[in-house]
This record gives sequence, structure tokens and C-alpha cells, in this order.
Amino acid sequence: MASFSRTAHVSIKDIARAAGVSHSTVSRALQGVPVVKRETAERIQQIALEAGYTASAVARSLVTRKTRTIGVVVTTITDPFHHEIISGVDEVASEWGYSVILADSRADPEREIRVVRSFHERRVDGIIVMSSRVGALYMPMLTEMKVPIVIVNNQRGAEEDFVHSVTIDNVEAARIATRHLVELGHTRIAYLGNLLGVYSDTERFAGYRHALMDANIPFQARLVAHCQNRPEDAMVAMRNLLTLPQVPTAVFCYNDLLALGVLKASGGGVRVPHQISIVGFDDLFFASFLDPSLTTVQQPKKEMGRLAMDLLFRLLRGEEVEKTIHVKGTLIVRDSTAPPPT
Amino acid sequence: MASFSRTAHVSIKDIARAAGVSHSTVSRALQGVPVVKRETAERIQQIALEAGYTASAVARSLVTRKTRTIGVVVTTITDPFHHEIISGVDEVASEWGYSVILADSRADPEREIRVVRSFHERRVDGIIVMSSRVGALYMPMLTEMKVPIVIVNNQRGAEEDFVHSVTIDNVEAARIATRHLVELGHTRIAYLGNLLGVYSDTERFAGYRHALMDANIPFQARLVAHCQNRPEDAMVAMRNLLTLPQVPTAVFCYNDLLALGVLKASGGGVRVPHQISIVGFDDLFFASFLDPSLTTVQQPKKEMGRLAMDLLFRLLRGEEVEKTIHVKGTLIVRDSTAPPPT
DNA sequence: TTGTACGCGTTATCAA
DNA sequence: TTGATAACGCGTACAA
Repeated sequence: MASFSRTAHVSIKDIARAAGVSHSTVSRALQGVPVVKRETAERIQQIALEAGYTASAVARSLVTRKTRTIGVVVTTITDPFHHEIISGVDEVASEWGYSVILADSRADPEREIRVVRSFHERRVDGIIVMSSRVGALYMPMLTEMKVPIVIVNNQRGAEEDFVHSVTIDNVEAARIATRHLVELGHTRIAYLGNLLGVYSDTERFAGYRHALMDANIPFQARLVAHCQNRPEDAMVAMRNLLTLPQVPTAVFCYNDLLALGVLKASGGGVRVPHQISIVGFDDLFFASFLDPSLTTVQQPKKEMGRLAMDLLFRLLRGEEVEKTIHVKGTLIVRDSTAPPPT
Repeated sequence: MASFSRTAHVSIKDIARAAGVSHSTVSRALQGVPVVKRETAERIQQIALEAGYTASAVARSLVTRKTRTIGVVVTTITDPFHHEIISGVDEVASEWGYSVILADSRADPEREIRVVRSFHERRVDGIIVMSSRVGALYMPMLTEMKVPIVIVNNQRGAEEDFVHSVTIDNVEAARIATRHLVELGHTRIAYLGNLLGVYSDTERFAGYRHALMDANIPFQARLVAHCQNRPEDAMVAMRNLLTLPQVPTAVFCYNDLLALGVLKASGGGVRVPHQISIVGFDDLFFASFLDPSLTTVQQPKKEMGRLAMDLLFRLLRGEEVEKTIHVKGTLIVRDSTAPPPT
């Protein structure tokens, strides 16, 4: 049962023999090169079909020096934010006959190195990076491969020549989200950010502070907390915030995953939004199904994936392209925000 | 800026020249074949390092006839159930230096064909299928590639010789979940299933009916609904159930994604679990953070991914393996279930 | 319109 | 211990 005979795939030569022509004619016929006489071409194609011939991408890659393969790195496969992006990437890639090699770096230096090596060995034509955090050696190694790189949600490394990116304007989006809370009348607004020193976190935090400044609300460091990108950690962080002498009346979260934990920590639907308002970021699939439904900043995630892949293709074609593509975030007001308690 | 010189990768020959030896010696030195004289080996490795040499996996694959690549198909990349499984697959795969090519079939026949072709062309060493539904032609095409195939969550096609699988016992797990409701005192228990004619849905439905029979509760067809695998559709389905003359007091959902919508449709935390109990399946990451937290059947998802990849490796090594690996589901009782209203 | 010959970067088999 | 030499399956310039 478990014997997989080293299946000698039928090759171009096999069907050349069967058709009584040379293998180069077969190659041309199968590629659809017009010089081949129509009849022979059709005969060859017929034979190839019957023989169940499938061209070997590896042999072809060896000579064309292109693999029609792109590498995609993520920090955690299980981060729901990535999925729609990957989905968009895959859509465009497969439209053009490209395959996606997925790799998980875990933001672990050792694994990052392995991923880069693997991509290099496999001679991927390009790379898309969705790692939210990258080790210091990472980008340099990546760029050393001399293949185009597109980063989704910008971060350090975007300065390098070969690196392009797709991102939303985190500062502005965070500002709008925070302003929404300000306009509702909140003044004690907390920020719950991400631990890893992520670029987008820094930006969203900046947007948060901007909004406070705009409204002449003094910034209070004690209203800021950071935690790992997991709802359980957000719960803990939120509980701490709730022990403050001056409890915040609103929390702006780095993303929906954290908001999920914050919502839980706030307990029982009673207190949100009437005692505490909560705003997330990303608009993940569950945001509208929470109770209360989550006010959040929607990112066009699938579109971002498509744009990233488009950008990569244009780079592969050697076209001149913009260094960074900005997409717009949209504040979606739902039921987790309301005026502060009086 | 956008010019990627057809980077002539340094080859084994280049460093052979630099080292003043033949390319075969270089090959041996780099592979660590012991026959090479220690000094020469070290010198070669040094030179290779300095030259930034990275072996070409494609050239190697051409001769070894192995790509160290496995193809993974999913029906939708954005289904959260798949992520932890993929994560497990990736963990084990990368441990052994294998890469994962991810492809999305969308349960669309045309795309399924493209995926298979692509896998075949790329000469993947094995395939893991997580498509919840597969077209009639799909499995036959897949098996025609004569590479080992492992299906996660069994389904039609598992009879074929080359096909192995990893799955939980859906019937039993569903039975336990339903029994939990029965034991709480429910008698009007609805089942919300998946539309696509998924095998696992059929099984879970069977488990549901078993549990009813065990308790001598008559089966009522009107308490059964089916919808697409999206919370928004589950909402609609649930609203319909709520219009029944005899409203159900509990709903067993095909999975957590549907439960998410059902929870929402049941509205405002007030009615769940006191008027309606809800049970899900999968224990996705958000289940414990919902309000009320969701009672559900936990599947060891990451472990299933690891097992699937393990199984595949054993098949690749030509070992005798079990046709199906069963894992255990665990009912996790949380706050979405309670005795029916009196 | 077709065939010959060579090369892509490795591994593997012989001899030396 | 090392070096020729031949594959692997395909694309392609050149010749016929």
C-alpha cells in the first residue's frame, strides 16, 4: 500500500519518440510556438494529453532561471489578520500561474534565517513579508537575495532599495479612531499596544497622541499598556487598567485581537459601552458578531494582498513603481463605543 | 531602482574554479561527503561562504527527483479552522527542510484542476488536503499524480489506495456534544449544519441524531437547518429557527463560525444561555472570549496538522502506516449552555 | 518547418 | 582522495 514507485514521469523525449519527431519540436508544439506545422502540433498535443504529460516546472526553471514562485513570510500563521491578505496574494498569484510558498518565521531569528535560506535555495522570484517584527539581520539577508520584496504594513527596512510596501496610514487611522472617542466626550482614553516593538504599533500610538493633542487632552503615560498579540494577554492588561484610581472611560486597542480580550475583561456586556468604550483595529471577521459589536478601523485586507502581489509583478517585469502604496482605513462605528458615563 | 539584474547566482563551478578543484569535489565537500580531504573540504566551504553560495534546489531536484516540497490545498484560506492545522503542518515540514506550497481551491472545479496541475508541474513530493468539499473529479486527479496524499478531516476519496487521513471521530464528538444538552434537560435541540454537503457535516449530524435516539427524543426535521460556512448566514438561519411555533431551547452548530452567528442572532447575551443554549465545534481562538463564552468541542488542531505531516513523511519513506489516524475531541463546557427555561 | 547540439546547476558513477 | 563524464527534463540558437 505504501509504495510509491519512483514514478518515471513521461518526458518531452518520450512523447517525441511516440510522435516520431525530435524533442525540440515537441517542446515548441506544447508551448504553442507558431512555427510548428499545425497538424504536427495537434498530433503532438494529442499524444501528450493521452500520455498524461505534464511539463516539469523544475527542469524548466533550471533553464529559464525563473521559478514562478513567490515566498510569503508571516510571523504567525495563526494571526487572523494575515489570512485575508494571503488570500488576496494567492488570488492574484494563481491568476498568473505563480505559486505561493508559505513560511512562518515566528519572529524568531533562527527561523528567520532558515526561511531566507529556504527561499534563496528555491530561487523564489520575489518575496512578500508580513512579519510584523523582523530581526536586525533579517531584511539585509532578504535584500541580499536580490529579488524584489514587498512588505505589507510597513516597518523598518522599507528604506532599502529593493523593498517596496503596501500599507495603510496607521497614524491617520489611529488618529481618526481616537478622535471618534474624543468626540463622544471621552477624556480618559487608554491605549493598549503591542509588545513586540512593531512599527505599526509605534505609528498607531503616535496617531493616538496626535488626537489627544488636537483635543488638548493631556497625555497620561499610565493610560498606556502593551502586551503580546493575544486576547488572553489583553485581558490581563485591561484588568490592570481597570485598577487605576482614575479608570479610563475608553480604550483604543492596537488591533481587534486585543480588543477581543479587552471586551472580555470588561465583563458581561453590561459595562461596554456604557461604562467603557472600546475601539479596535483591522475589522476582523468576528468584529461585527461580538456582543457588543466592535467599533474598529477597517483595513481593506484582501485588497492589500492583491495590491502587494500586483506590485511584486510589476517589479518582476522591471517596471517603474511607486515605493509605497497607501490604502485607506475606514472607521466603522458599531456598538462598543458610546459617550462616557456622566 | 526597479532593475533586478538577472543575478547570475554563483554556482558550484564558480567556486570550483576559485578553489582550483573540480566541481564534483565541491559538490562533495559541500554535502559533507567524508571522502573529501579535510583541508580541501574546509577550504572549499570557506570559499563558498565568502562567495555567498547557496545551492540551487531546482537543479538538485532535477537529478534527485525530489523537491522537498509539499502541496497544501484548502477550500478557503480565510477559514480560521485551517490556520492552526497549517501551522502544525508547517512546523513539522520546516523541521525537515520541506517547504509548503499553499493553494486555495475555493471548492471551485476549475480552480481545483489548476491546483492539481500546478502541484503536478512543480513535482510536489506529497499533498495535504483540507478542502472540506471536493469536486467529483478532484480526488481521482489527485491520486493520478501518484504521490502520497493525506486528508485532514476525512471525506469521500478516503477509500482510494494512496489516500490517508487524519480526523476526529465526528459522530462520537457530536454525540457527546448533543448529549451534554440532553443532560441539561433540553428536548427541542436544533442542528445547524453546513450547506456544502461536507462529509464531516453528515457525520456530525449523525452524531446529533444518535444522541437524540439515545435519549428517546423524537427527531424533528424542522429543527434542522443548513447554511454556508459563514456567521452571517448562520444568523439568518437562526432567525428562521426562532420563528418556529415551538422554538428550540438549544442549538448544536456544525462549527464555531456558525455558532458565532447564532449567538449574534440570539441577541444581547440576555437570552443565551437562559433561553437558548448553544454549542459549537472546533474551539476556535475566539470561543472563550465571546459573551457568553462558547461551549464547544475542542479539536487538537495544531496536533492534527503535525500528525498529517508526520503521516506524509512516513509515506514518503515508504513505511507501512495506518490508513487513518483518529484524534480525540473534547467537550469544553463554558457559559453558552444551561438548563432550558422552565 | 524541423532537427542537432548545447547549457541550465546538481548529483552520481566510474576511473584514475 | 579527486576528476571526467553522464545524466536529470527542458528551452533555444543555429543549421538544415
